[in-house]
Amino acid sequence: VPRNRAEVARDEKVEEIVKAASDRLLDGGYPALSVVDLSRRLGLAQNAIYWYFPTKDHLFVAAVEHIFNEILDKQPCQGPRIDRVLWFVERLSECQDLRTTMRERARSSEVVAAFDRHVTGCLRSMLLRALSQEAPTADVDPLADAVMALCEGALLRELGNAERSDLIRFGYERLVSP
Amino acid sequence: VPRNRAEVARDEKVEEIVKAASDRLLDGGYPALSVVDLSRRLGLAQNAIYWYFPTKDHLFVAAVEHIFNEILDKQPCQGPRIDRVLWFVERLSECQDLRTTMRERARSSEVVAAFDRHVTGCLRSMLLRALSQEAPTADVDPLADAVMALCEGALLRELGNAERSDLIRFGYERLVSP
DNA sequence: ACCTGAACACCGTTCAAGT
DNA sequence: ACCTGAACACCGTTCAAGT
Repeated sequence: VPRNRAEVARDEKVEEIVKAASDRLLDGGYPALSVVDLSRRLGLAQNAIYWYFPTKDHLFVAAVEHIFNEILDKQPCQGPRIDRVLWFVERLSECQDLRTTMRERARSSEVVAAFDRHVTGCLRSMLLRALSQEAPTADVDPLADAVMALCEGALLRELGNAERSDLIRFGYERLVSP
Repeated sequence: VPRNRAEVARDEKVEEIVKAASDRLLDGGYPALSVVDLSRRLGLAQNAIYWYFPTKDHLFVAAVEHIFNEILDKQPCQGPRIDRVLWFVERLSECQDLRTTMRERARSSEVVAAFDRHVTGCLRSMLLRALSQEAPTADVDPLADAVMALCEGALLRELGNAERSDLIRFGYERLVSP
């Protein structure tokens, strides 16, 4: 006898699934996000989720979107430009683990690939805001791309906070000097 | 009746497995590297590989090592320093797909994490050679880290060859400037 | 529209058993 | 030392069936 939840709004049920999925994702990464396991946790049959999400990667994207919403909407703080860049790197580092997973999944899943491009775009324009705020620089686009590459590359290394800041300060100062 | 291959040298059998594994890896990435599938292709029982490799990730590391051997041993070409940097980026881009997989696997597997650190070290010293060749620069270490971050970050973006070269030229020239 | 039961074709890994 | 057969505990996904 199927549970009758037809009276519950679809949005609420979707959100319940997405919330649980993002919890699992934050807890143990992609391996912890199992469609079968998640269904059991929600008290559903192991295939119930497929009514709402066509593939696991669609669910994955929804969960990551849910997690990233607060991060990507943040407005850059005030202060000198180097501080705003370091603030941006902090936002980047919050995304780092999940973006590593996204990059790998994007190779086999077009949904993830598209969402990865979208996230990258959001982060890029976040950096653009941080760079051009208060002191608009001419031709800021190539600069933004270079700083973005520097920051993303720095986050790939397993560095301490101090080492990472030093690396970014070093690179940033030279990148902006005309 | 088990196939009797006790007379064959262990090294040869290991290499046969590693060769087949790296072929699968190059063909379809990590998803194509299945222990079970690989064993069948080699005409072995599905668990035979576990005699040589304790886990799938150990096999993965051996296969990637096999693939990277030629790439990491290459000596930088002659020419102006910017060309040697772009040459280095080409070597990096040859590793790129597998390094994406390695980064994801490194999160759950210490063997992969250790090998990832090793590869990063090799690449870093490859860049160091390219940077300091013919014209040794004082204090080249922080410069190398910044250029490395720039290059690795640039490779994360899905850019055309021309765009990527432009980005790296732009960043490199400013990083080395003063 | 929503959900279940049952199945399919896979995995990585373990272990006792054989030569 | 080397390999197999058989099993374990998982996966993601599909499909017919029920309400």
